[in-house]
Amino acid sequence: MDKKKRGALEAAGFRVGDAADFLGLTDAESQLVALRVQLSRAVRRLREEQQLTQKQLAAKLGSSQSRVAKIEIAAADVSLDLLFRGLFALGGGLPDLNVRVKRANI
Amino acid sequence: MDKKKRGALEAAGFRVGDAADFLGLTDAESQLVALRVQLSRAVRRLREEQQLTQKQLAAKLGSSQSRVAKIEIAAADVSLDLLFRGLFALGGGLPDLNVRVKRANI
DNA sequence: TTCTAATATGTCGCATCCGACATACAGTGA
DNA sequence: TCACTGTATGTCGGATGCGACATATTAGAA
Repeated sequence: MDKKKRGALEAAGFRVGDAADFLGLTDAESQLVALRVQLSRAVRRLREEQQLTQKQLAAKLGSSQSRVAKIEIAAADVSLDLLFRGLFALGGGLPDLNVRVKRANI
Repeated sequence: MDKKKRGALEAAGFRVGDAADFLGLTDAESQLVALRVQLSRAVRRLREEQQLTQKQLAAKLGSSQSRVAKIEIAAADVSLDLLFRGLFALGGGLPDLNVRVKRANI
């Protein structure tokens, strides 16, 4: 959202923010959520690049297809531990995260 | 360990490796351990830079002093989730990891 | 030394996360 | 249409991680 549009909305009485704002997350909480999402995307991207099915990745991980599906949507019952295990199992690392940089403006 | 020393040991019948090798960790498992250690060091470093006690950091985290102590030694019963929460609570991020680069030679 | 603050270690009961499994859904080719 | 492959969703019992608390150890100041 650019400044102009935001300004227009606020002039019309709307309060404008992002999802974290809406949910009342602290900065630290937002960072944690962002990290989870980055991880889930990296896993999906790397898996698809390597032409693996979720089932095949599950085998590498010693887990099940359904867990991999949950990893890739960053489901609530998937921990950072499991997300990172997925990343590393695909040969990924920290450089595979943070592909998309947060924009300066809303 | 330089190549010369390693060569001498191997010539004498020793097998030479690192801790991960000794423990029989896969690459992915080693990466996970390395990440945990990097996180624990980053938390301690940032906390000390900010002149906070473990108790004070615990308050920020909504946790207890003993948990913070365990974070900082990457104790086995501390998850990546808690390690990252510690990092983020101190205003840290991914750039605060990986300060020390893995050496090319053993 | 004694007192005190900071950190470390151990344990508890409860909550969350795990793999496993069943099953539903989506896409594709016969 | 049916059959098949890949992905998504929901649930289970057992394992692991959590905050809390007690207590030990360390370090420094009086």
